[in-house]
Amino acid sequence: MTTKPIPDIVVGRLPIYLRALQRMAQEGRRVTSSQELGERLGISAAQIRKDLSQFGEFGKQGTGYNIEFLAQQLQNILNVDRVWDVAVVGAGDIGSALARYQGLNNRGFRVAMIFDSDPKKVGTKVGAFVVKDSAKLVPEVSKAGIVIAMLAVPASAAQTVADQLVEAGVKAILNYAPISLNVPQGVRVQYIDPVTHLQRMTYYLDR
Amino acid sequence: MTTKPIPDIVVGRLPIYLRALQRMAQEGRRVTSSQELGERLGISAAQIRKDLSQFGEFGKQGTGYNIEFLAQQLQNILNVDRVWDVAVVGAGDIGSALARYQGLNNRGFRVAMIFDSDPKKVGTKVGAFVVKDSAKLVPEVSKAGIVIAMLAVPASAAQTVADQLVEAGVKAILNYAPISLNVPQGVRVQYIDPVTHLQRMTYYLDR
DNA sequence: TAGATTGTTAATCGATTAACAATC
DNA sequence: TAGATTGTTAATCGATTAACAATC
Repeated sequence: MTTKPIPDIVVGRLPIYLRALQRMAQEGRRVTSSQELGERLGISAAQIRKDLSQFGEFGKQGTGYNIEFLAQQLQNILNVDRVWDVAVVGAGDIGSALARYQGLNNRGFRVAMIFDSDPKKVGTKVGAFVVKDSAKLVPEVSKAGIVIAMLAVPASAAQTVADQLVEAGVKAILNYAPISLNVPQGVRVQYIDPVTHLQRMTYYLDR
Repeated sequence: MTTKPIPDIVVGRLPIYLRALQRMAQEGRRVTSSQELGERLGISAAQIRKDLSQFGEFGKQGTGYNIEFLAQQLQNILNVDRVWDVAVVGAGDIGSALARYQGLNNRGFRVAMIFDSDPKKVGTKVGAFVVKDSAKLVPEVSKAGIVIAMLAVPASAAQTVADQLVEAGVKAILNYAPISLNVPQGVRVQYIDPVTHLQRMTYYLDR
């Protein structure tokens, strides 16, 4: 018997739902509805119900969803009911900001180490971390059993570093370098390039 | 007569094509094909041709696409054949990294000013900029005619600042705060939240 | 010319929405 | 109970892919 896989586009919306739910919980709210959630997020109520129904039945007719319960369920589904260690590669402005970023807290992630190849940076402190030498990346990351990395090196170095991360056993890369990476099957990459986002908006701007 | 609008999902791929073309140009390449481009990007050749054909005929049968020409055309389409001034709001780690980020250069954008509400930060330097007081955001941004902003303030302040940006005439917001924003019709928002990207990947990770 | 690759059409595939019975 | 809202099905809508004539 084959279970049909969940569409990745659905998976991609779950973190958005979770984020909104956690915010609502913080606001002291106890229940919500697909309609209210949809209005906050600009997503149709039907879509939210459909998405959630892929994973189970989390609501009550007439009442809606218990916020804390649904958030808990989403954390389970997304495997963030634990804390993942993350390696940051590149200790420039972006890498340093990531190493200090408090926004990872309570959301399933923690920076565990940061690397740079520049001898002037190796050994210096960035936030709570001492910058390690990129030359040691493969052994250090494998030894720590780290499977998630944030890549914040120049585009020219990104593919080489990505190859090393893969060699070290990393399965998920969040890439801040403005370049598409080639990785083997089984390794996931997500891209963050502010410029592509900006250009997507300037298309609609006049002048 | 009504021309049917280009799907936003197509618009969203154009910056990726442009980025790859500019990289190829930098590598000294002169022509490419939908197939080669697709292999680099993990997108089907048919899709690339279909996307481009929405805007015109840019290739030659048997030969492919002239890289420099196609890049130029995409810059025109995306309105980045000019330089847009961008306002950064928030001078914490992320805002500071953005203000110093060199990756905007030659891609259609330039940071023009940075704001923060913390009196300890106002007046200090971040990269080439003196941090301005957020209290002056609306008049300063309107006066400068700035229509694009990058938002890097805490989630708790993000909606208020977004409202001010809208009031100041901003039409495109790149939001780094982990919260969904409500903005009026005609204003675009793009989101960058590393955690949502990471969670989208941990769904597929075991353990 | 022969080979390659575009631009486009039609077919397929997948995602979203509308609607409503079930039920809290 | 009456009202509200879920979970789900079927219908619609939109996006992707396959295929190929046109042509460089």
